[in-house]
Amino acid sequence: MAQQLLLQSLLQQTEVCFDTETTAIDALEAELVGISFCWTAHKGYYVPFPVDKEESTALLNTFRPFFENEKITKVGQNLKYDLKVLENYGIKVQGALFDTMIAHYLINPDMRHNMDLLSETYLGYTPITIESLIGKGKAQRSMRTVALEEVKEYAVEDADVTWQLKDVFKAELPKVNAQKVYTDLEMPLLKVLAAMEREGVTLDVAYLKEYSKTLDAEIAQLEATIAEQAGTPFNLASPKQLGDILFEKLKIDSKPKKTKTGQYATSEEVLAPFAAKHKIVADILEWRQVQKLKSTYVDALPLEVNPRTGRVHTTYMQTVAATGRLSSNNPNLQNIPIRTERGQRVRKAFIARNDDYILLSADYSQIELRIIAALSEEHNMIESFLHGEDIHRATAAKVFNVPLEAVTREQRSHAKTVNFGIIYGVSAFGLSAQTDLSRSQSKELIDTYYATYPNLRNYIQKQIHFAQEHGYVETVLGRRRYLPDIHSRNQVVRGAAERNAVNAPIQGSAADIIKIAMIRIYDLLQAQQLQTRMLLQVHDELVFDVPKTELEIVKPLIKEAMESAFTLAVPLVADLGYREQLARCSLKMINK
DNA sequence: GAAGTCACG
DNA sequence: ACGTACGTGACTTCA
Repeated sequence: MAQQLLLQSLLQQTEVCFDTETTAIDALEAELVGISFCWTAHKGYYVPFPVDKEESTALLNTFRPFFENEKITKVGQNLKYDLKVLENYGIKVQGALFDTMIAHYLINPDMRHNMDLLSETYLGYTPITIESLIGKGKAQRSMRTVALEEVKEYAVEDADVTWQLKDVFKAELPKVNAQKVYTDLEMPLLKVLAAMEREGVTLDVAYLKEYSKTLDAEIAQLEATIAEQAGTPFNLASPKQLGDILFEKLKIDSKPKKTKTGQYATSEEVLAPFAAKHKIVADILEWRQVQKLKSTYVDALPLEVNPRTGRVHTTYMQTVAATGRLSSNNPNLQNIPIRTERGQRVRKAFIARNDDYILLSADYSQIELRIIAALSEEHNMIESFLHGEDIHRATAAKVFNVPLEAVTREQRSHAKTVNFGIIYGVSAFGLSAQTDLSRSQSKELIDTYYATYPNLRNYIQKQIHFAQEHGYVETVLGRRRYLPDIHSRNQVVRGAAERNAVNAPIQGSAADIIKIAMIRIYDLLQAQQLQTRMLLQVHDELVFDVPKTELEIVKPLIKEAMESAFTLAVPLVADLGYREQLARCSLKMINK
């Protein structure tokens, strides 16, 4: 009956902090051990949950009126986790959210946001650590094994600390102009991400197992020929051993580059120039590529398939990237190979949920260049976008002063490199490292580039001055990144801050825009009760699982939502694509 | 746990 | 003369 009294109190609040204690870090696997509540500083309640799932569900159901109450703001630290856990029990949290972790991310994105640190920094209080309850590393126990008295203290303290942090950050958010980004962007996005993570994506495990064998054979072949050329077998995966072979034994370079710890540098960037002359180097680079694909994707991804759902569930981190981007981990589904032939084979392992569905990918075309063109008001570049021109070709035509049709592959490639360089904060050194151009040629190219796009140079200077004056730069939605190093006397440190002053608003604005699109698309799919599901976000791309019968409804819906997410002086363009999935039986037949 | 390397946008 | 592209996460070696 105690929980009835607690529920009555909860329902009288407009704002309540809660925190779930569970048996696992993975929310989809986690079972409830308890929930703590707090709505007044220094005071809270703890509800322990039984081991039995049915009993737990019944107990949680008594709190359903609270969790599903639209009028009560739910406060928490990393709420996406708690929302996912509660959904394991059929509870869909409703109402506004206040996540202290995300609030602090907006207040200072470059800092860390774990609760213990926030508590020490903003409340001057060191909370009980989770390690003191369940230990750490291999010896870590389940929260279930901890005595009620101990869990209660720990759990209620966490809710209390979060509640107090909420008061601090609530006052701070408007001061850093983050109220809108917080309320209208990050909090709604949190629910979208929780849904995407729960959905997961189907992986063709049999196909990957088969491909693993192919790669094994390729690796064995390469290892044999490399050992022969080196005159001795060695551990190719050891940069130390590899450096000794290449630079001491074979002496392929008279002045080998060293890493900052004094080892021989053997990265692709360093070795590539020797690949044409020394077959062993080409073989090593190929071995590296195959080994990477096999160990990081082909062999690792099948282990990530959740046995319950049969799908791969990533976790999106909303508070990691200093620019406002998401990141993805466990597993990272934002760096699935694509650039090489072998990489494309890996990507083909991601498939629709069944034969009635299709994977639809929608990506923003050149969103970062469009943003810098619009923000800098660089009319020459804006015009090219308005005319729907290939921007790298258009840049090449202007920079090399030739008609659009006469642009060579090489000219376009160089223009493309400079266009990207501009976004990153280009230097002649950096450009020459990325191209076959010398440093002086690079400098000349950059000078001509700025002459072609004069407002771009002005904009870069303007951003640096803004950072110097205000100590931060901001995106189109006012998301800030603080750059204290902009005043550094160390020119290397200062240079990095200056490049951030240019890059952060570009990368961050693109992140803002795709987040708007995600929220709108999620809402539209829900409002129209469509079966299409958003699965993945890869910075400028969204991937959907679409019933074939919904394709013609969903394609224009997604395209329109992405292109109208934000209005700039240049049009936003989203390109949609999908490939027909070979039925698995026919695939086998083709292989025979 | 740091360093080196490399997958992606 | 110096050291430089922006943002991530995962795997392997090695101390």
